[in-house]
Formats: sequence, C-alpha cells, structure tokens
Amino acid sequence: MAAIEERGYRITVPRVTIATLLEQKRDGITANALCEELPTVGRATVFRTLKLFLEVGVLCKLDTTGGAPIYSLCETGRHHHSVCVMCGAAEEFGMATIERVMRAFGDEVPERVVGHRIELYVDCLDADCKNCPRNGRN
Amino acid sequence: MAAIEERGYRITVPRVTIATLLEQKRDGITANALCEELPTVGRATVFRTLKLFLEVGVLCKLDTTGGAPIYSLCETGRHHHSVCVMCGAAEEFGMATIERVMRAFGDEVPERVVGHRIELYVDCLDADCKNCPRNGRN
DNA sequence: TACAAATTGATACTTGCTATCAACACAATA
DNA sequence: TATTGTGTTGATAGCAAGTATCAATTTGTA
Repeated sequence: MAAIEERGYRITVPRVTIATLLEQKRDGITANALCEELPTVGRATVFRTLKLFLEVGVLCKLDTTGGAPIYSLCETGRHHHSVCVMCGAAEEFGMATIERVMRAFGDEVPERVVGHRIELYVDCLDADCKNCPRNGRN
Repeated sequence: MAAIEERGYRITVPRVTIATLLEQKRDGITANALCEELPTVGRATVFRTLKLFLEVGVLCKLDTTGGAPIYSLCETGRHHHSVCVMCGAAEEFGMATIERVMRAFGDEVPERVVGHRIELYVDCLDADCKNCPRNGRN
C-alpha cells in the first residue's frame, strides 16, 4: 500500500480489500475469482485496481496458456515465476544467477533491453493438491 | 507443412495460405491482422489453424502486455523472444547459454520443470520504424 | 464543513477466442 | 464411378477478459 500512496494514489476501501485478498492468495488468483470473492467491489474497479497494482509494480500478471491470467503479489518487483501446469498454482522463484544471466542477455541482444520475463512451467507433483486432475477428487 | 502432415493432419488451402502469410511476416502478426489480410479464410479457421500450428510446435504465441498476442513462426521450437515495446516487432533470439541456464533452473526449482518461457522486452531504437510512436509518422 | 479532485460501480461495449453445425473436400473402398 | 466416412471449413452465436463512459460517491485539504 505504501507504493500506492507514494505515487500520489489514494488508499481506498476497495483497494485495501483487494490487496488483502491478494495477500491471502499467495498462489495467485484470476480476476474473475477476485470479483466473485469480493462482491462488494465492482467489476470495473477490480480490473482498474489490478491495472494500478501492475503499474506500481507490486503485482504480476501471469498468462496461463489457454486459461485466465493469474494475478499475484510479487515482492521482489522482478517477474520470475513457476506455474504448475496441473493445478495452476503460481510461485515466485528467486535465483542468484538470474540477474547475471539477464545482464548477459543484454550484452548479446542488439536492442536496448528494457525488461524481461522468465516463466517456468512445472508439475508440482503434489498428491494432496485438490486441483490436480491427476488426483481425481473433483 | 511437413510437421502438419506427419501428424495426420491434412494440407489444405486455408492452412497453406495462412502459413505462407506467416512466413512473410517474420516479425509476427496478430490474429486480427491475419483475418484482415486473408479475407478468403474464415475467422474461425484462422484461429483454429493458429491453434493447430501452436500444438504442432511451429508457431509461437507472444503475449504483449496490453495488446493483442503476436503469432510468429518459430524455427527452433524453443520460445525465446525479444518484443519491441515501441513498435511491437518480435524476434527470436538464440543463445548458447540458454539451455544450460534452464537446466540450472531445473536443478534449483523443487518441482519438475516441464517447460519454460523467456521474453525480453526491448526498444529497437529504429529511427525508420513507422510503427514507433516516437517517430511520429503515423 | 465545503469544495475539488480522485475514485467508484453499473452498464454497455470491444476484443480475442471458442462452440456449434450444416456444408464441403477428399481419400479409401465397394 | 458411386459411396461412405472422416477431416475441414465458414457463418454464426456466444463466452470471457478487459475497457470506456458517466453519474454518484469518497477522499484529502482548506
């Protein structure tokens, strides 16, 4: 919320509500699910707020091929994620080598690099995950 | 087209038409632009064919934050792209280090890594690029 | 408290994409 | 050659993510 205020945006009830839910959903959540879980907040406001959080850099939007994008708070400001192809859960992963690697990319690519995205698609192999079709519980 | 036939799909007029246009648009093209440039091909067929090409692995879908996805043929089968944030042009980039880096990721991430995506966002700095808002010609 | 500016929510709309389904193309077989 | 079955097509309608609009409301500040 500090990052929001710093940039001159107001701290409002809907924004705090959305941020709070996002904090609980560490594995990320779709925009639609957000709308359903927060019926007091208008649909337009949900999308506006997600956009604002993205701009400010506290939120990541993860495109899942063939599904709705997943939104999740990101602490680092860098966008390195692993996305489970079975259950859709998303996690940030940190690696000491990443920044070094990205600098190397910058040296080898002729254009000026202004940003990057690295996503790993993984199988979390969680036998208890209720969302994994493999576990056949839903 | 060989990859299509190998998998038991038919080589048809619309598919060849779309593949030919994609070959010309090396910087990639949006689905909508494809539809407009190929009025003889039905909209549903355009999307179906793109999906087919994606499945077969000869096409890449590049999500551009805030814009329509860009489709471009990919020769390597690997999905490493640079996307110009000014004009939207997309290019593949190849680096000897990438596969090594991705293997390292696989070692450090606890889950089983089944795929990855690396995208660089760049500024092509092309003063002649008609699509760059910076050049103010459109 | 009062005001201006920012923000909100309802609504309608745009857009990327998919489902449906009758019509068509084509290859194999009778 | 006629038939049959499967894959493919295109028109259409529909879905879902996200945006534009605009009057009503909230918020920070005087």
